[in-house]
Amino acid sequence: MANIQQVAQKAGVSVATVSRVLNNNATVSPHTRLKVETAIKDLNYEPSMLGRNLRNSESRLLLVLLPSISNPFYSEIINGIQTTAISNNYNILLCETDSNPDRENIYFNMIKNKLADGIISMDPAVNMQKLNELYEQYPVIQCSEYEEGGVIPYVTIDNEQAAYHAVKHLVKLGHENIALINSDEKFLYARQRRTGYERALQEFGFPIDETFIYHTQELKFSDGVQAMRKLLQLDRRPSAVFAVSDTLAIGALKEINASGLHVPEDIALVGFDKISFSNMTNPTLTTISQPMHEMGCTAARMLINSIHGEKIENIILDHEVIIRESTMG
Amino acid sequence: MANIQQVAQKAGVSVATVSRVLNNNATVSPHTRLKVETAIKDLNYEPSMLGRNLRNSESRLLLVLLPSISNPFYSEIINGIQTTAISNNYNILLCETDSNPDRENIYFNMIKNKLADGIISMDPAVNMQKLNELYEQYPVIQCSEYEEGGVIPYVTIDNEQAAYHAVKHLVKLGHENIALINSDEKFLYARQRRTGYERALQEFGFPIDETFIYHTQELKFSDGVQAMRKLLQLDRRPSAVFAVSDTLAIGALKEINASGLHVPEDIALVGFDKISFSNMTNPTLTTISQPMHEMGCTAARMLINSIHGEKIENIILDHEVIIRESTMG
DNA sequence: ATGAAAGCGCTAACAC
DNA sequence: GTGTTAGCGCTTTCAT
Repeated sequence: MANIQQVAQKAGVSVATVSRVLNNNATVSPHTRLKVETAIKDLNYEPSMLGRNLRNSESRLLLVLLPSISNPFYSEIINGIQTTAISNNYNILLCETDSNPDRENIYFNMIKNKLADGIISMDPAVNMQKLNELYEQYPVIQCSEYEEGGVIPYVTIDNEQAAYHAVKHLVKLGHENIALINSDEKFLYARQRRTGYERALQEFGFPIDETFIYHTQELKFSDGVQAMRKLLQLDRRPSAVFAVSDTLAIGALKEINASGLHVPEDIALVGFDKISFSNMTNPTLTTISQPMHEMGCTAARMLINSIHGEKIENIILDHEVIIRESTMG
Repeated sequence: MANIQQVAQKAGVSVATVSRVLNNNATVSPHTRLKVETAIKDLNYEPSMLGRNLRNSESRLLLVLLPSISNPFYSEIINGIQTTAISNNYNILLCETDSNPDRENIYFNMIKNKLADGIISMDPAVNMQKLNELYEQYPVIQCSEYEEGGVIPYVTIDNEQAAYHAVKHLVKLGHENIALINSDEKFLYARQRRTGYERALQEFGFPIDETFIYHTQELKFSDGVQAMRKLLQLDRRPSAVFAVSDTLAIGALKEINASGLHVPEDIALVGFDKISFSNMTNPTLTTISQPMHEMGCTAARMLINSIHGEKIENIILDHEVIIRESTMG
């Protein structure tokens, strides 16, 4: 692959002039510009990002930290990030951490190594101390997950309000015994969604029954199955279940079916996230939709602005209750 | 962030010595090494990959081209690629093309720009002419998808044999009217799986009925629903269906349920890929499993070897029939 | 409008 | 065992 030197030689100009042409610098005569452009075509020249980046000390690469790409929740967010990134001449580097601190370190180092210009973290299990440390020197945005009272700018939804709406929807349908399948409350969103659940119950004068609240370790299908199994063993069976993730809800659905009961006739079911598969189950799943694409776009925009040195404000996006078969009697 | 110069100054040595320490070059005295290491720690120094890469003209970044990350089929492959990449000190850049030629171009240019050292393509819709062109100058591997009679090395499974096994499994269960939900036969794997389907039927003396073969445009859930709807309208209804992807099979399952029929009692169902959701449906889905993780590892190993200038051979991996509820009477 | 030259951070060839 | 220095490909003053 040719370099700028060869192009300059072929065009009979200096490398500076070639660089000016490459960067659409105005101060090049049309005639010279043409000569250079011809040489570029002739040599099939592509500028080396490496040289350019070193000189400009930027890589135009954005890091996206996520626990696992196999979680469909992230797909749409990433799409949004990518759209915004590309239209601003950035590219994204997807970093699966598997919540493994070693991997996390590799990616944090890429920022320090100037191999990436900034980072969007979506990992709930991220090492916040290290992330905060990074934030002191480099652009960092949190997307969906964030630290309460922290300093790193974030974009998210109002998790408490979303859970409140989900439970209110069930109450309006006449349910009084509403169970909650929550994830580990070490996660902020889990605490917030629980608060929303409780607020809805209290508002309608229902007691909060601790036996109706089940905590899973992870958000996997099998966790949902297990949670539902426990709930079905209760003396007083819930007539409705709110699971804080669609994958958990789908596990619960499986277990309800396996026990010979039916959704929504015997038990109504609400999930969270509107993953694509939530529309493929039988019955289809009522769920809370987050504006995932918009969230991704917003996160990318915030990060790019931050790279450009602007001051960034937190952003809370709207959610929506998607009513489908699992709550339609 | 400090640079190598400052470290050298602080340690009272030359930049060359610092570089030697960084690269574990043997010819440094323990005493000097200690001084340098102390300086590195004191200054919180991290070497700039940009400088290093420019000098070595390598980026240690591998590009992975895929149509869409929301397709769960790719998740495990990517995991495999990443595992192998990281253990060889490479990182991967996930590139979603959405089968959009413009995006493809961006990533191809990254290779030419020395921003990445090689590329693994998993995109069935990739522009083969451009990929072949790239292959003339840069390391390229195809994973899962490949060009028949092409020159680019690939790792894949024997799609024909896999389809043959799927259909044979149905025949052994006593099915005679077996339908095929195939994707567009512009894709090589679709043609190969059809051949396998036909070979199995022929081997057992069943005729090939064109009305039993449905082609979908894409591999989406809705395509499966639509395909099954058509098949259910036939005068002679199939007693078993082989869909060339789990997502299609899940769509078919939904439609079968919607029509009041049951799987596997009325219609047996086999999918392809063993995506994680195939175990979450009701009933669970019999499917063909590809060794996705291994395929990813293999692809990465092939690419890295290719970058090191080795000659690469094509590799065919084994598949497996996973028998689950959708074919268990 | 264009060229010469410095320098981004690093490695490696060569000298001592 | 360690230092000096050229140079990877590019952008950007500073001259002219």
